[in-house]
Amino acid sequence: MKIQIQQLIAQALESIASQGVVPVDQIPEPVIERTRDNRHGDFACNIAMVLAKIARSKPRDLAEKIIAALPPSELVAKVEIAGPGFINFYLGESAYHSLIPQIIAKGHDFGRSELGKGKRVQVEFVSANPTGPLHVGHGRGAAYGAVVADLLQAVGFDVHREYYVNDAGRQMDILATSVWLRYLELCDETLTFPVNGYKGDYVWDIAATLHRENGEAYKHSSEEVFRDVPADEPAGGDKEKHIDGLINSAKHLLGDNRYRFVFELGLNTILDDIRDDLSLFGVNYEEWYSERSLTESGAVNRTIERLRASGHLYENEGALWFRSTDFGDEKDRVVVRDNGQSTYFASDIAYHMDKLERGFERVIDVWGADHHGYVPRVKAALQALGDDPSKMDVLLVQFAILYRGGEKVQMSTRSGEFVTLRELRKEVGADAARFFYVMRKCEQHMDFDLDLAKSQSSDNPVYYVQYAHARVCSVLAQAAEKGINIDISEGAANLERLSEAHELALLTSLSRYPEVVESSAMNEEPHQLTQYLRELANEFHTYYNAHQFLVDDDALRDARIKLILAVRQVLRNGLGLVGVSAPERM
RNA sequence: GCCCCUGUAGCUCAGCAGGAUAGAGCAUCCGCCUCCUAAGCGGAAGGUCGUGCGUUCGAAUCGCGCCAGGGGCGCCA
Repeated sequence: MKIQIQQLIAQALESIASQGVVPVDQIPEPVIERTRDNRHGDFACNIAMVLAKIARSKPRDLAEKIIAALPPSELVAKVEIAGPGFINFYLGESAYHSLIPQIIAKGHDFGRSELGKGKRVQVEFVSANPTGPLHVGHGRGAAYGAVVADLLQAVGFDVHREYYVNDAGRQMDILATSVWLRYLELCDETLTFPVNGYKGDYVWDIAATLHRENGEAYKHSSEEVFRDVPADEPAGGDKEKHIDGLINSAKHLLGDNRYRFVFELGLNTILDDIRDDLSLFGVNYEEWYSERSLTESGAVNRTIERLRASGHLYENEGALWFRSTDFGDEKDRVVVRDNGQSTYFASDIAYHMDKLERGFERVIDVWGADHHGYVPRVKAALQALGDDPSKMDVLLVQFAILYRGGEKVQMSTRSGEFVTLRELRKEVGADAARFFYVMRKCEQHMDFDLDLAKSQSSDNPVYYVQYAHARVCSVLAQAAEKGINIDISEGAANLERLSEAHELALLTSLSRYPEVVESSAMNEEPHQLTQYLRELANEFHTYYNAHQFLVDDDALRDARIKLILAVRQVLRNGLGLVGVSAPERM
């Protein structure tokens, strides 16, 4: 609808430009807005005010000329000049009535568009290290990334969802070593667990599997394991050196094959758990991209060579540095450590280079806000490699703080005391969790009220919207019981009977849906959609309370049923995009 | 110290490529089920948009300073 109005204005502008009222080359794209107040009509355009200076005439005079030049349209019932020079459009009721058969005919596709023209977009999100189960912090990134991806797909982008699996590096070695130490404890070895090891119960579980299936095949005495290992922090040593020593012990005592086995067991167990967890959360990927594969395929080395060849690397104190300050970073960064190991950053550059090499026109990374410092250096690297860093967008998601009974839920990753995503799903359900996570702008610090998410009342926005859907279904079931035939093939027949203020308000909201989807997608702001769904549900509930649908007047009843069918369709489509179910009964 | 995010009603938040009287939900108060699910609806009350300048016809929205809260600044991942 908005587009049609925009076209009318554009034509009018062309026409007055050809009359020489304004210079042809200075006509901006006309901006059409929904009016905030329906006394100002349905749409408003401020073009006359914008152009007044250029045309050297008063906004209201200019507006008059534009209106005179407007081509006739069936949509528009009335056009007025208001205030300082707004051009207000009033649509005819028939414009809204004709929307209903459109929505019903398009069904699931109503609101979808081809705006993205099939452009390939990659969305990488969550990508948590597989060193433990996902926690509620990852949940927000998961929900947000998933909805952004779905929205982009809905407006016609070719979307590729990806999880970057950090299956290499020191953290994974720490996990493998933690598992092994727990295993040794299960073999009745006595030892002091390292401060820096992973202490969660899931580590015990993996160790138990190792023990159950392999007996004592991986056993070594703790004395042997801890021999020559530098002291841990509580013993006056350095916790980093201590854990590195233990990793070396593990590699040395177990040998390549057995160490690899423990390592893989840990990795696979956790990764399977993460996959399962996300899938139950309605989050699915086209690809799980292995970091290790970047090293194994030589991509990391290739990247480093390319950087070296283009003169962006230098050596200092035994390490290899990338001169990221040349591209606006605040300091240079190490890509290869003095021990010869490439850094996580080196893999990251290789990964992002690979993304662009795979031909994505746009690459979106959803990161936790704590990673914001990495943005300049990754972009710097892409630039150094001759790629276009503007193809990469990083969406930073702020943390969520859980509240239960009005109290902050304390969490600490270090001690292993965090609320997992799985626990959250169990407590409030996947629907509520998904909806709550995307209800707020991603850069907004979020207070997640567990009690509210659980409450089965209209206070809970998820139930509120779902209930509207269920209510429509209930009315339709009621109609079926009474043997009322709903013939949706009749197009706009009887729809002229919809003239109540509540009905027109609902129709206006329905007409906004495609605009909301487009705006949510293009701005990566799912909260616009949840906000809209709440408004639509509210208008439906109001209508429901004010009018009876299953009335004796056949034509009126038919029109009303068609209207609520359209409402149901839009609620269903919108909830679908958020990843929330649309129950038929509650 | 530097960088990022945030500051709008008692609480949680919308609104921010400048535009017409700043919105919603919760909480508070007053009403509405012999009628399609009251998991619902209506009404009232509630705000110098953190603060000071500036840009302009017009600023919650843009710029700069200041104040307050959160996060980040490793040869960690």
